[in-house]
Amino acid sequence: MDRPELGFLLSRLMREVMAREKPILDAAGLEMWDYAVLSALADSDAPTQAQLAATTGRDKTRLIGNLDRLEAQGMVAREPDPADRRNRIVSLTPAGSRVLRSCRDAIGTMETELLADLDPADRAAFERALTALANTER
Amino acid sequence: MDRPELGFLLSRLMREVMAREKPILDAAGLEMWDYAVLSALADSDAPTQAQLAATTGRDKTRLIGNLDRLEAQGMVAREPDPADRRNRIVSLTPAGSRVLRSCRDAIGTMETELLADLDPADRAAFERALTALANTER
DNA sequence: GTAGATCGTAAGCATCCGTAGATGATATGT
DNA sequence: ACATATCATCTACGGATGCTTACGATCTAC
Repeated sequence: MDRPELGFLLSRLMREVMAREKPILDAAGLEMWDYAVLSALADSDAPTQAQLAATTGRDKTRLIGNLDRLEAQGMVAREPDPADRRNRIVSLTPAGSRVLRSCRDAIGTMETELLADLDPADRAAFERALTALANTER
Repeated sequence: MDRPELGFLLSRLMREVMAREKPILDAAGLEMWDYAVLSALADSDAPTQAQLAATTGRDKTRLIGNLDRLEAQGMVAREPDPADRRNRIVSLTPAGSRVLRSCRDAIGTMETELLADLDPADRAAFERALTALANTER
């Protein structure tokens, strides 16, 4: 076999990463998408739901359910945009920030553990290359 | 932001890779799963359907439909195992091998194109690390 | 102020997924 | 011989996905 295919390798690694993330998120009462939404919320400021959907890649009609539950859990607040009252500005509550930080910490240590067996130079190159590739737009 | 999350980076790259693979597979009349099945078939010898399902990660009841279509396209043959006639041995036909090879070639050049912007050393380290990580079993 | 566009929401639809049960052919253990 | 198990197949289910349409509230253009 010449070169193992990127797609297969990625999907296998992806499955492994998600399998390791799942118990962490379960413990926090979050689903994958909830976590993605919280994370996107922490990195951008005062997005509308349409913007949130765009940055997370989540369908905007699907996003609603996630926000409903996150709001019910007190992790997120929806307020009408005073500048344009059609928009709802979604923001992290202190509780939401706390949960997000704890998940990020746990996932961070999980990831360093996963990458621990790599040669240090390879590990750095891997992260560098992956970051560059993930931002590749056709 | 400390370190971008592995899961997010992987999913973004995954989406890009799949988007670039799709037109290639469309042109060959294959779906993603068809390609995965053909590929697994080429790398292992004389598998039963149950084994095929296990190696590809495809649900065995879902696999049936893929095999039906691949068989109708003349890319795959199902024959009863003479040693245990409950089993069906799935094999690539010459036509199947031909289609697979052409897809693999096209996907190979697509991938080198995708990786072309990386520093050569980083690219090699990336492939090495990804291959190692993809074989990580918990 | 009226027409048209935008935003969040709800509801419907087609597709995919894995699971479970039943079936017929076959193999194995006693 | 008989009971049990396995394999491929089919059917039906519940769940999740994204896409489409509709609707009320609101903004913008003219």
